[in-house]
Amino acid sequence: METWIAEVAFPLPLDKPYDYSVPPEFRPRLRPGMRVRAPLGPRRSFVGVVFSLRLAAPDRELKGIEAVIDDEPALSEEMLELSGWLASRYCARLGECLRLLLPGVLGEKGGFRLRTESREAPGGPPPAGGFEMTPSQAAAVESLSREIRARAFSAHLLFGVPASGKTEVYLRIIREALKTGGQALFLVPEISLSLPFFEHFARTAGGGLGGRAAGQPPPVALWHSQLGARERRGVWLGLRSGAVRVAVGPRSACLLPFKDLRLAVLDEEQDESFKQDGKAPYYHARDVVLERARRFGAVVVLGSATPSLESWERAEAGALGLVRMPERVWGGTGAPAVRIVSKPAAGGCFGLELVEAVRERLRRREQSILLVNRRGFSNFAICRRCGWVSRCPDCEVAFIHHREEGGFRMRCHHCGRSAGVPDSCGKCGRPDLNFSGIGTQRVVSEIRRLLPGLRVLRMDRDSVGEDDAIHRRFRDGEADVLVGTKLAAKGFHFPRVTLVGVVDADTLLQMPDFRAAERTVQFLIQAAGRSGRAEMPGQVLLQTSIPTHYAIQAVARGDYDGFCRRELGLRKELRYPPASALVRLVFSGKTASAVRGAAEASAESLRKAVPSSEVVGPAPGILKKFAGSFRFHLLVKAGEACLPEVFQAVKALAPPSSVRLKVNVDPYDFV
DNA sequence: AGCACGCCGACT
DNA sequence: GTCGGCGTGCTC
Repeated sequence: METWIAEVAFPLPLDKPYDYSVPPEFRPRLRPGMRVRAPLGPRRSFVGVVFSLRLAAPDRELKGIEAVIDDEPALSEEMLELSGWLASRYCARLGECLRLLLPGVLGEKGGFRLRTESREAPGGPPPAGGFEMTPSQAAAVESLSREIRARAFSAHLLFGVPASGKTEVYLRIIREALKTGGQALFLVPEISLSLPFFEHFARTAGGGLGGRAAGQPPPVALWHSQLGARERRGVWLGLRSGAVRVAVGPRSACLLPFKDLRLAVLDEEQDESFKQDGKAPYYHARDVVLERARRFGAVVVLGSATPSLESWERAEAGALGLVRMPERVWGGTGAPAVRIVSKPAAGGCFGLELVEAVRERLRRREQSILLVNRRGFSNFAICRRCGWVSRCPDCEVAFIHHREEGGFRMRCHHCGRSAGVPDSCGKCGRPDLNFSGIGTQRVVSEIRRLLPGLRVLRMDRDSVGEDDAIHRRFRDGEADVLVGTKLAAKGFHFPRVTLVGVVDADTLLQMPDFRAAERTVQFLIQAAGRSGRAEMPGQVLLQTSIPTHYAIQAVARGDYDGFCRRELGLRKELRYPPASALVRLVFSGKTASAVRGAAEASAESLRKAVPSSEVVGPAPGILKKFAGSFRFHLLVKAGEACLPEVFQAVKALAPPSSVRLKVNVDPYDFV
């Protein structure tokens, strides 16, 4: 007996949709993309989304749909396909991917109607206009606009040196995309940059557009984690209906329900916050945007002064269009001079040249930024005799030495746990502990000692909440020196800064991560970009003990392309991305032996199932223990073309149920 | 995700 | 002897 059957997926960690019978009274109005309420398990029911409808004879008794919630599909066909694509691209469960696309705030009461009134975001005055662009800006706008007008998928790397004026290019091409009548997406890194950008856009993006009442800019919506439920709903529905024309936001904004996307821009495309590594699905906004643009026939622009090696390689290979902007907009001062200087022989943070450079800025009433890669005072406590290191008992990672209100403490940078400072070795008992190594707190205390009267501010993760205030005070000249971690190097514009000193360029470089060199070069070039942005020439000093390292040399020469060529060669040799795809499997559980056993067995079956891949491990993670669980991980290196095989093999793994398995495709996080 | 069913410690 | 801990399995 044939009946109508609906495939319904739930926003739960389930890997496929389930079949339900459709009661005849629902059949006429029910369509894919609509939300329904359906029974699941013995005594519960959930809201799910209809993926398909078919007329067939069920091979068993099916439960029936209880209620239809929407009058119009809440998710477009594109969004339904996107959830399936996410699941297969990231080896994730369909339900988890669906949950990503369905904001909880959509609510169940009203149901979704296409005609829903959406509150439009406030517009602003039209742009100042008449802006003189550099020749390369003009050329970039011209060629990208041509692509946008072609109304077909294409993707481009906008490779512009720091201060080459990428923002102006973004604004103009977004305006171009809006002229075609469609929507635009502007993705920004997570760190506090989105608000000023949003204000800028609201003010300028709307000018000179047809199709709306004169002088009325198109709604530009900010998508933000701190948005209230009401605003979220408004933005979501507004994009779905087409009333909202531009969405600005961090990573998760790439999952918004566009009706007619014409342009997606990723600013600072190498920024790692575009990869979700915290919880499944572990998606990358860059991949998602490229995939969606392909379906919409939209244009993707990846902007950066220091592109990810992934994008650099694709541009090199012709898979991404390449648009270069080699000159600074403010001309005059040119790129800052980068000099490599040596670290002090023993102990201290400052070599002679760096101290003198800071003193010189103080004399000239200019400002300096000093960058350090570690917060806290000094490194971990290590025994000079036997090498014992004081570790967090929960995470088994080294404690970091901090100065706090009541004196010195040891702190775990993973879980925040603190402990007293040991006065002797925990293994051999000798009172011969070494606290060398450099943290932001120590740099502050040392520069104050070296240059009495110097006004110093510090910005790192221990100063969260005060970031804006610190930023404002430094800009207003309340301090001569800003000491900070890379948080302090992020995209800010301080006109009076003419010196950026990197106190220890080596620490990032020596991280046990295949991206360490790439990150270091990106960070140093970013940092250099902070110096001399206005009319005063800037200088960058890098303190290092390995001045001949290719990454340091590339920064000194300002040769990012040279660095990428060399780095890509190394990645090919070692089969790391982008030369190979990487899949990380993390096994965790309460019994160390069971976890290790599962990881070992899995490694073996993966090696057998996909012989062309390379399986590294099992190895204990950097966090051997976390929240009471033991952890082991495996890395699978495989050709991009072999990923389906790898995923199939991964899904066939059957670790004991006491062992949990997480699968992260293209991971950035190896903790 | 949640909820039911399953086997081991401290209670009337 | 049982009440209940949460580890494990299942949801069309």
